[in-house]
Amino acid sequence: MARKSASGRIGIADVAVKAGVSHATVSRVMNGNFTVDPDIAARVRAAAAELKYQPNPVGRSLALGKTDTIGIVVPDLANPTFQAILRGLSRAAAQDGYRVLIADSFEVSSEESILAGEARRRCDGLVLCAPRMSDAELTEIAPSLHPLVLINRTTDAPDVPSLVVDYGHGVQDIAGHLVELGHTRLAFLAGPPRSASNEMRLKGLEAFKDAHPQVEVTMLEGGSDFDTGHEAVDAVLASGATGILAFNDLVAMGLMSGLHERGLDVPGDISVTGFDDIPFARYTTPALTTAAVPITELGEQAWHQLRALIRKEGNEVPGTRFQPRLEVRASTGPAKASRSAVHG
Amino acid sequence: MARKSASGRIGIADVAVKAGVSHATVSRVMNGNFTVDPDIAARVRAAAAELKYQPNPVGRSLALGKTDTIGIVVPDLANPTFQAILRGLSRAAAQDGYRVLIADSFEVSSEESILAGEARRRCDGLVLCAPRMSDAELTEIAPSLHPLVLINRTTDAPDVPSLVVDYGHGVQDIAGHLVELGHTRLAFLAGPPRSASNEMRLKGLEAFKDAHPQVEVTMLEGGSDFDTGHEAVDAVLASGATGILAFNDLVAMGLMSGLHERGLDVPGDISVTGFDDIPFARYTTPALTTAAVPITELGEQAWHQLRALIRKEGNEVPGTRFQPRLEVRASTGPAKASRSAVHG
DNA sequence: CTTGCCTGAGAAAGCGTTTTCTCAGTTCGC
DNA sequence: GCGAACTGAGAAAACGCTTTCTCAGGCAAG
Repeated sequence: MARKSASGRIGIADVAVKAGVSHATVSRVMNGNFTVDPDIAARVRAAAAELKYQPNPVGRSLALGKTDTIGIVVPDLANPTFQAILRGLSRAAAQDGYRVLIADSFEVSSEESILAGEARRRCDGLVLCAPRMSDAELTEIAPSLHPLVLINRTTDAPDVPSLVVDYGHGVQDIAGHLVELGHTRLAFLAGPPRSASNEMRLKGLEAFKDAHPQVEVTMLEGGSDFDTGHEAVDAVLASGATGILAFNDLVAMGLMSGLHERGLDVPGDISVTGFDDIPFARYTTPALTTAAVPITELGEQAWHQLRALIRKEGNEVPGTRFQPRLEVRASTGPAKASRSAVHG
Repeated sequence: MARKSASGRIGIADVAVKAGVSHATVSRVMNGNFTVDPDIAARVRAAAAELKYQPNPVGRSLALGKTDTIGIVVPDLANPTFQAILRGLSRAAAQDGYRVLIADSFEVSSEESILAGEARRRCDGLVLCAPRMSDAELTEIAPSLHPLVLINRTTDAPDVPSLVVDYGHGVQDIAGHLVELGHTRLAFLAGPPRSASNEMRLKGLEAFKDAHPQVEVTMLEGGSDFDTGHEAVDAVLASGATGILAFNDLVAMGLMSGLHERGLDVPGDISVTGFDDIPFARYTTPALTTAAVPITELGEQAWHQLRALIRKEGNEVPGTRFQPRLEVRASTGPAKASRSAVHG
């Protein structure tokens, strides 16, 4: 008959009276505390089952000081990269009985730190993806966010593990691949100017240029989505480059689409590369050569690092660096006589 | 100097002593209750600011009986459709100060109802995407999940709005489009057998067959992802159909990729259609003809319905039906002399 | 048979808020 | 000038749970 206390839902008190014991005993039984008489325990369990009693997590959280929930702040849920991180994180956390609360900042980085704070207070820990937040701001708020794990950027604040993809290395692998195919004029279709991962790519390219002085590398302004790539067609053609490194797969796909509309052949006329190896990359036409980032695994690792922090395992987890793996597909091919050569 | 109470974080008590008032007064000030003297209010606010006090949401939730959080249960976070729903939901909810907790059931439908219950207890309401759950189970758990909004399926349980995409109508639009192009032999690459949205498509196709007796429609087994489409190439070719309706865009992309590998031309040899119009659909080669589902808007609507329920607005919201819009692109074209005709 | 230890369960004190209840101090009306 | 209505803030209860504290009763040892 599920009598209900003052509030709507049935609580521990209802089970207690039904079983003829105190709240405390019910709690003990529900939590597997074995200092309770087996007969009484059975009675309590029966009562709980009959009333379909389920402990109220909010009350539990308050008493226990933990929510069994972690938060993740992402700048854009529409971005496949963050979707994949979320997926990996959620899956790994679920395995340990944790749920994930999402906070999408919709690219307005001014809100990010408030959002992060709010999310953190409701959770036991936080994963922060905030590529555009300034270092100063990050350092400032990091302590109040602990336990905190950073994605794709680092900080001086102590006890904040970082999981970063080695974009610099990846971009060099790609450039190297293009050069091996005979390309001598490359162009980099850059990402958002203040993005941390864009910085890393630029550094990698600098290193590459130093090592390959004979290769010309043009820098082009860009962004991080389809449209960016699509709109960049003119700039790309104007550069005279035959090997294009797009900021990521999305940009590369947009670019290929634009080149296709112009009647140009990829990779016959121009080779195009992406970055990330999102699930769709292998299904483009031609299939996209890219640097595969184990991004779901990164989400999973984020949970492991966070878990260590939550459990206060003093493992001094220093964070992890992920190496992209060059994934050669059909969008890159031998350079034909470079257009400038034809032209000259 | 942020003195801290017993626990680590600073709480309302710290602010109270610093401002020389009671907890109650601090609470009143923080919640904008104007029955407090302006001078005292200012003093409290100053103290709060200096201590960087932020109310503990868990305590608040317990006292208020609400969490300002909603949950969403999805069968697979890797599926672009659910990603888009999540995005729309999260964005709309955020606008009203609500966060979203995600629960991924990873396609194990046996866990779905437990997962839903757990999520619901931590939240003020729930959005449920459970295409494979049996009607019986759904009806059984629905009352305990209220406020509840259903995606792409309905239930007899009262006060449960449903947002459903009219897949039946959409599939008929697509089939009609193919017939207009001269195709007389179609094939439907079905989705997961027990999926509710697959059922709707099948019903739509039945209606279509009744209306177009001269058109032959072959049913093929399938699934819901890339690989399904890719593996279906043989079956598709064996069917002799020239117009293929894939379960969704993912399957269509897999199929196109497979056809391409076989050296077949789309749409020259075979026309292929998808469903959903995921963001990538326009960037395939050829761009995919599909039925566009306003899926992000659906997520947004889900919030509006849920909000009405949470606020107990007796609007008797009956749910909403979304009409897909035929999006003709380059993957469909005129039927060439049907292969059976050539053959005969 | 008494003392002391141990087991097990109830009473009560938190956890951090909000909100009702209560009451001291004012102000107003007559 | 005195009682009533009102204002504003503190005390305390409530939210639903966990956990410490306390204590009654059972048992073994002396």
